[in-house]
Amino acid sequence: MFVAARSLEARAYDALVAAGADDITPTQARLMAQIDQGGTRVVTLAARARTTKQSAAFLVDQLERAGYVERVADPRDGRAKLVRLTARARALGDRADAAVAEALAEWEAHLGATRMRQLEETMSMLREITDPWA
Amino acid sequence: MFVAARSLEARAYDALVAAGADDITPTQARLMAQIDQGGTRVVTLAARARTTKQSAAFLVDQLERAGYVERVADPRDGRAKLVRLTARARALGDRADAAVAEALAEWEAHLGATRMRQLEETMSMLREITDPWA
DNA sequence: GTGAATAGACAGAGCGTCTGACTAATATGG
DNA sequence: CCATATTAGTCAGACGCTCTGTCTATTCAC
Repeated sequence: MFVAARSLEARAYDALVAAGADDITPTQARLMAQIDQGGTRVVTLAARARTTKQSAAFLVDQLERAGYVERVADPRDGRAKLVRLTARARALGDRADAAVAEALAEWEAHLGATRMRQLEETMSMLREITDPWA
Repeated sequence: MFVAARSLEARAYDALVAAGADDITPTQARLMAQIDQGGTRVVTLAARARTTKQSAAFLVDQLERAGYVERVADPRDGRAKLVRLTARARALGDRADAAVAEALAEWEAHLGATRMRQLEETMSMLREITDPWA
């Protein structure tokens, strides 16, 4: 399970590097994947990544400097800023999603459609008892 | 899948901390899990953990200082040393295994015996195409 | 036996994470 | 309405982990 999960993550990351984002680290990519359409606060990113706001802010600093995210003031809270993906980063996200879809297609070819569907169901069930913030 | 794998790892690590090994980091524990009965060379540990020998040696240094492993000369190769678990570390390994078994029992209670068996089979199949060093 | 490969150690650097303390803005209770 | 508590974010310092590069000692192969 570790092997398979890690393999999937590697496929996504390799797609980013292949797309020219060789100045991005796996940790930064993982954080970017947590940013939703419209922007997300640093503290929310930290919670989703199960880390401290300091760590998240540090990574956001780097991503901002590299041009993958931007900080804009939150109109509904004067203290907060929203971290938003730039157009360049959104294009990268599409690349990563495509790489994951490709890998999953290979899984299905190896496992068969029935077993693949069971796998998705089972993982969904497991999430009910293993997701620490569900 | 990430969530479930991470949950399993956390259960094992929490068991170590609960057993009093609060001076051990997750990274160190992960490396220790790669040491077989009779001892393993640093370069082998590095290969299994997919890292450099320098990183592995660094972690072994710390584990040795904390009394979890010891280095003994390899009788079959004068250049090499074998990293071996101490009795204390082996006892910890048993605790971790028990914690994982307990978690898997919970999974089976949630999924049912049939689906749990299928999960094990599927993960075994996935390893065939995702394990980078099989 | 000479050269290539291997096991390990040392030095230096960078990344990522943490704790703790701080400012500014918002929410709450009297 | 104001005092207090809470929350968003930043700054400073430290540690943990990993990497590249270089070195010595030993073994293997021809």
